[in-house]
Amino acid sequence: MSYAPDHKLRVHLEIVRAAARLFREVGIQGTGIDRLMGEVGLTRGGFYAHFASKAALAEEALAFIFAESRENLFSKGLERLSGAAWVRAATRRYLDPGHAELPGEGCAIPLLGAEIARAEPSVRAAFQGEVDAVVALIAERSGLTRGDASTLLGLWVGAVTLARAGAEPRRAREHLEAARAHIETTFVASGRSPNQGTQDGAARATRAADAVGTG
Amino acid sequence: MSYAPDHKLRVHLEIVRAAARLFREVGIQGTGIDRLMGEVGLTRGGFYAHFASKAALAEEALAFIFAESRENLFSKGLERLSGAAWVRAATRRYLDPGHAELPGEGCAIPLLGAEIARAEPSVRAAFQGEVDAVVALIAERSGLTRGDASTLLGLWVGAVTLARAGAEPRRAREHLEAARAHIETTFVASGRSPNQGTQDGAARATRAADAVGTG
DNA sequence: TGTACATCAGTGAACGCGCGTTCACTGATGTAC
DNA sequence: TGTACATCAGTGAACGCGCGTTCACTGATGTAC
Repeated sequence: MSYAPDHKLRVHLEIVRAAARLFREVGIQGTGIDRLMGEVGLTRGGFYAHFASKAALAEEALAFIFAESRENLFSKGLERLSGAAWVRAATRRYLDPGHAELPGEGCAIPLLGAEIARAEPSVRAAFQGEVDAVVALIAERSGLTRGDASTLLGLWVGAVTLARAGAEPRRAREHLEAARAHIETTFVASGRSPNQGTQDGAARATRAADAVGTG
Repeated sequence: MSYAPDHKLRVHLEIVRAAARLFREVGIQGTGIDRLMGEVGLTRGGFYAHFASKAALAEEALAFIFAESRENLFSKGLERLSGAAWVRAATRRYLDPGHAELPGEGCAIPLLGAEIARAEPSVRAAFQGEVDAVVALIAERSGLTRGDASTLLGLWVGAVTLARAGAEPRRAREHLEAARAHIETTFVASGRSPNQGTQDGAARATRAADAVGTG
């Protein structure tokens, strides 16, 4: 079997994509190489032609998932928003019930954070780097301080974690709606930034965004 | 071997206690019956004289962990606080760096939430019940609405999840401190409750607590 | 007081299974001659 | 144009291991007689 020049690359990406979904659905520990390779129509032995180990795959899959999340949060209709208008739109997207209900496509932090905190150092380092990058991007786009950006991300992560705690969709929506309302009140609608009372970039940005309709 | 009348009960509790620690340290999936029983000085076979299955143990261990958390949040020096004074004190305790650094003794929600969301229905139901109970207790003690209580718990959970994302203690403290500052500003110090602008029980309670020193 | 027996928490070998990883091998294609 | 060979992504059996669970058994004690 000789293949098209981009064949291996395409298969490699298919494995990463399948891993990104499975890891989130059943956990990294819960995803076996056998099943993973089966999902892309191959057998277990071929895995090691693509990755040195499962941990190496985990690092690639994490990068893939975070790239997807960055797209969801900063592109796909949100690319022209900034300041509080972006905060509002990104919050609605992150706290959408569909996000909590489709773990296979969701943010890695609430789904894999705990597992990765127990994983080997290389995986943890990759994860920390991605989280730091997301906080920095949120701060940049929203005009919030790094601290407030971290709080905002934490609010998202915590609300989705609580929403997934049970089987009752109504309870889930209550958690998500409560966080959304809180963020609208403290990060979006108030005349000042919630923290310190001296950082009002977000609020200013909000008013500007509301005025022009895009941020 | 015939034993003291409370012997089996004591061993049972020892197993639950060890499981509560191990589950949080290495995950439920990551905790083997063999190792667990070894930690209490017994062998694997004896496990099934105490529990019908690992899932049954998980339910008991969850109850144990949440009981411990309720103690940490509502007793152990906080029993006489209520309203915003309690919010401030409980927040400082939950967001203490030591909490993030000692997973074996921490809150179950950030550590086991994702794993339990993938577990069997009986375990998920037990978890949801515990989370609902915590939200209700927070609302009762703080004077916040159920929604704001959920938001507060979500903030705690999210901040600790982010704090555990990396290996750098300084980063961890930044996440925790940011959330703490946000909560102090929005849930504790403001003259009104953050949400809706009509629920100001917490703020009133704060001032009362500050006046008498205990809440 | 002494003996036989019931109790039952705990033992440890064994069950079938899936794990991550290794490795000798396959076989369709592109290239060399 | 036809044949021999190199390539290499993928195969699948096998490695040692740990998993959750079962079960025939142990053996120190309390009880019955």
